[in-house]
Amino acid sequence: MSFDLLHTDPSSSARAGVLHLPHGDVETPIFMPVGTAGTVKAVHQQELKDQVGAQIILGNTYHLYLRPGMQVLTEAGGLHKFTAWDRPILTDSGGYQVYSLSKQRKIKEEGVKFRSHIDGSIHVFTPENVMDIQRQIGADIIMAFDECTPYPCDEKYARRSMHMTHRWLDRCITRHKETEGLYGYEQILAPIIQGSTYPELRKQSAEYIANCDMPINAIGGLSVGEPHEDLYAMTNLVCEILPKEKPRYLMGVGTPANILECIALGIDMFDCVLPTRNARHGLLYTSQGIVHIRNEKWKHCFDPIDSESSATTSRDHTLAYLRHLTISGEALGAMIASIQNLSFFLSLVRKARLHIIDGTFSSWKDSILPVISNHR
RNA sequence: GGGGGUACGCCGGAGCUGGAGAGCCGGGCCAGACUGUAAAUCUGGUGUCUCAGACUGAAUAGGUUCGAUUCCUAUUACCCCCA
Repeated sequence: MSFDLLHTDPSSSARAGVLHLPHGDVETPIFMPVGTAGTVKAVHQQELKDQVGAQIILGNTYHLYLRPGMQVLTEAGGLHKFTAWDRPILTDSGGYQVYSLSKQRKIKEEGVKFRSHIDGSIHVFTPENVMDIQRQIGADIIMAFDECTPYPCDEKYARRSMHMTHRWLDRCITRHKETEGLYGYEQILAPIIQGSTYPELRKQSAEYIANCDMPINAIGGLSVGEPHEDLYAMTNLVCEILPKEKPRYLMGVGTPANILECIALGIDMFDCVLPTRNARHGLLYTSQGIVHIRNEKWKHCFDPIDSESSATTSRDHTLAYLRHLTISGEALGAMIASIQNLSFFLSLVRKARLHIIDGTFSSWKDSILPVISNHR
């Protein structure tokens, strides 16, 4: 595994690079579709490659551990083989579920006890067994076990939680070093910065994570409801501390505008459920702006979903048809909409990369932001 | 042709067998939310108006009554049974 930083934008901190992973190269900046339970919801692997142009996708430790479970995944030979996805995968550690399933869990220094949302059974996740589980899943990039703190979060809690996440990180690193990939390739471990929206904590955490000298550094605990100014301020602050020669991964972000702004601040990797979830709920991101596809105004609109899309389904099908499918609750509606949104996100970062390389990133960003952020 | 039954919101169902409905449950429709996915989910609206309020409203027209969606009469529509 290695990272080549190819270009740096002269008018911002944006960068373009290539991340070399066991299952292939990833051109950065990149957006990674989220495939929590071994599927990017409503999008087939073939479409992810051919229509969307996905280079790397996510999986989730907590969800895959509960279902189908480690026995099935190891019998299958890991998540790549199980899902027949031969490009890179990154698995989240379950740290986000510490936040999103907070009603079902109890945090202790040792780890987190979860009550399964599926059958109510009890499961304990520790930094050590989360590493072991991620070894069994076999992703190219595995995440340290952390606590994603909520927003708002008082300073005292945020500080204690951050320090615990740091101690958990040390345990993750130890376990990661003691073990090795089960399927014949290396897996890299990414540590996660926390510290909520407190600059001092973010600074401390960024320094701690930078000192660990891991090949990828991640920023967590953002995009949990804080104002955009806080997201940008924290991202900017930690990017100035993190080493330039290593990829920076901003977890859980975000909207197209968030992504472009954070690319400008020096972020290389993003993931977010927004394109897929919003697609299933009828919100489309297109080159011409945002579309609420259920809205009556599209009932008789026979324009293409997105004439500039890389996806044939978006160029061949009309808004009126997609509206009909969505309102009728047809599965194909979710599929076409998800492909549209993911294609848009992937195309957005691809264009950002080209503009970073030819030195026109900032002006390009400022010119398209109003178009893609407004309603069509 | 004869007998019986039922009619209220965009649709279906429930409830009221004289005592305050713009009003119960579903669905549809309209709009909004969603950021390392307990999410093909959730929230709100859905008679009219000059909209912090007011008005009209239980198939249609009458009647009884202090008071009618509820009881009576006629008409209309639909459903069932018999010819």
